Amino acid sequence: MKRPTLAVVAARAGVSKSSVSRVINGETTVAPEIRDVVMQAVQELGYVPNAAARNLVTRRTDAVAVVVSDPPKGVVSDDPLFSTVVRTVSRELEAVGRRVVLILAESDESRARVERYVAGGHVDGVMLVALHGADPLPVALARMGLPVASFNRTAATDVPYVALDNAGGAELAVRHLLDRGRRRIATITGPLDLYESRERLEGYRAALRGTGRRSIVALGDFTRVSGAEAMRQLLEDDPDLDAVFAANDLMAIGALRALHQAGRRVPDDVAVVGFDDIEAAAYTTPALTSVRSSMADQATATVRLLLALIEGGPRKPVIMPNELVVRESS
Amino acid sequence: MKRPTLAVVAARAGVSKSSVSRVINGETTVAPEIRDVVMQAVQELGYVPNAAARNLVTRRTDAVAVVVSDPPKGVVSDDPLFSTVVRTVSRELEAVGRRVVLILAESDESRARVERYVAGGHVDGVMLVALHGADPLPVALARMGLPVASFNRTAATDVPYVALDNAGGAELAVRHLLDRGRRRIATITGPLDLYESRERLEGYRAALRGTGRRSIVALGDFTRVSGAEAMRQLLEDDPDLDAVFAANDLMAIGALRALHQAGRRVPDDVAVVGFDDIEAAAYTTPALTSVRSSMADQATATVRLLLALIEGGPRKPVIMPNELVVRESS
DNA sequence: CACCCCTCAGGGAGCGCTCCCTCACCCTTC
DNA sequence: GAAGGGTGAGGGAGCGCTCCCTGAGGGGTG
Repeated sequence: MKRPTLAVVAARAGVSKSSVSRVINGETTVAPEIRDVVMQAVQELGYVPNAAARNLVTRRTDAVAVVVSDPPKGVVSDDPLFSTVVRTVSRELEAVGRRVVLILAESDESRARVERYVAGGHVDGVMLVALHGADPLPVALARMGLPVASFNRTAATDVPYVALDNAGGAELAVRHLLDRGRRRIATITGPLDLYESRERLEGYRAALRGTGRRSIVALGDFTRVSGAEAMRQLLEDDPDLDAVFAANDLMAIGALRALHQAGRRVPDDVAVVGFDDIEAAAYTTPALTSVRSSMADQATATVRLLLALIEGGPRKPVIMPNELVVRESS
Repeated sequence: MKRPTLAVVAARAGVSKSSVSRVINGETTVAPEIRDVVMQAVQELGYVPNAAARNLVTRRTDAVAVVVSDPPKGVVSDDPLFSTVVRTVSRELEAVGRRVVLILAESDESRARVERYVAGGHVDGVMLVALHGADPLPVALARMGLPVASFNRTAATDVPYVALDNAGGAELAVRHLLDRGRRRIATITGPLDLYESRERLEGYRAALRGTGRRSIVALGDFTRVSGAEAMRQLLEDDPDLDAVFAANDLMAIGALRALHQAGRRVPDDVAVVGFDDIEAAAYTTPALTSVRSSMADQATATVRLLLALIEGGPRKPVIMPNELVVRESS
């Protein structure tokens, strides 16, 4: 049960601890015969270096904290974003030999815990997924001196981030609806304390500007339920609308359901376009047209950014491009 | 930048390192006035214990590895299961002050890395989510002597696990279809190298047994795509079928889509029942009837099991109950 | 009043590793 | 042949913490 230590391996191999350490860490200034005899001792004893002891002296952990900061029923927590981001990040870090410590910061208490944890030197860097604009965590973490990269724009302007071209993507969607000859185009926004939501709304407005069409806005909160509700509201307020741009796919899915229940045909009566192009978008009835933003690419870019920061790289934001995926709903 | 150490705090407070350590660790054998003066020094210096140093001597890490072992396009990786499990587990462990080290083991190489990692003493225990029956990881981890709990049944019979009553749930679903007067009830199975799949198929057969109805089986692999494909196959082979029990919701969603494309009305022409009751089940058109298995409860139970094992508890499997959630599709 | 016991603070070894420094040895070079 | 330089192994301090052990002091008991 008791694991062998460096000293045991050294004794077995008949060399010094230093030499074993060199071999273990792949240093090149070791004679081949020493290397071989050490390797064999390592094999025979099933030696695995003790992580804590190594961390203690090197001050590095090869671990990265991925902090998902969001209330329990918040935006990030929703399936597609969460699992795509977490999975991609995990894969990407695994590839460079780093571990992922996943932390859900869903309350002020757990946010405080995160700060203490990070201060405790458990990790070499932090990747932050905090969609809520007013989240205090980015600012707090930025102050700690540890490398921090954010999956999206935050209120902490000194935290390097990766962001989508949200306005551009929304414009793409609305222009597409205009091209299809739609005349009364509404939008369902996300919560307006999020940059994403504001920028997507801005893009919607920009596309409509100069076309003589007025904007019709309903507020959602990025959940399916809110999408359905906003859609019902819109139909009530403006029964003649013939297109909707939802600021994310989940709300678009909710909207599709509300339209179905209201007896409107999609896309014949009302065209629907979403944003994010989550996997489920291809499986709605009818299949959903959406702005493809590739969260996976965004997540990958964030990991790269963080790794670069850990290596002492520059603190430059990254903006990701979008494209429109046209399916049956428009 | 340099963080203060125990010794610095002790010097500041004018007491010994031992006393500071006792205060930090909440031992009760400390005089109140010493406690206060230490607390104040801790506050003033912003002291946070060094994790590596503590781990080194205590041999505990307060961290748990959550290993998701599955090929990249495998079962577990799909959104609902992955995010529900990971999120629930993370919350549950957070609540008891333990950290989650998330590891995706998607290849043999990364599985080997997991073993080395666990051997390195980074974690106090391992929670395993490995749906593939032939996965070698459970066996390997079980050998290491560290507490291991599995989210589901595995080939390693000595690994304590939490499992659903799969057969019972499937029976529930099929009996419900029989009650609705359906006569030709097909099933779409999951991959048959999974216990889940085999047990659900067994339940389907058990429910049909003695009713004079024959079983109609198509193979799927728990993905949406496979569900759609299997459904098309079934319609071709047996155009008169009037009900389908899909072994999970994702395949049920795929089946709904295939039925829609084939011009069959649900539930009028064909009733559909899924398994798992994922969130998306309520948002299909028509909304999906499903066996509610509560992955969240299952995940929670697994965490509890693991924590109990770490405390030296007994290695007893846990079986979770199911219920049927009837919606529009049946 | 002497003795013992109990409580609680301090001293210091030691966890397993890395990395700096020293030193032995060999090859050049004049 | 002696001096200088370079290569690579070994010795050992020290990372920051916990925890065992010692011993001081106070209170209780016969």
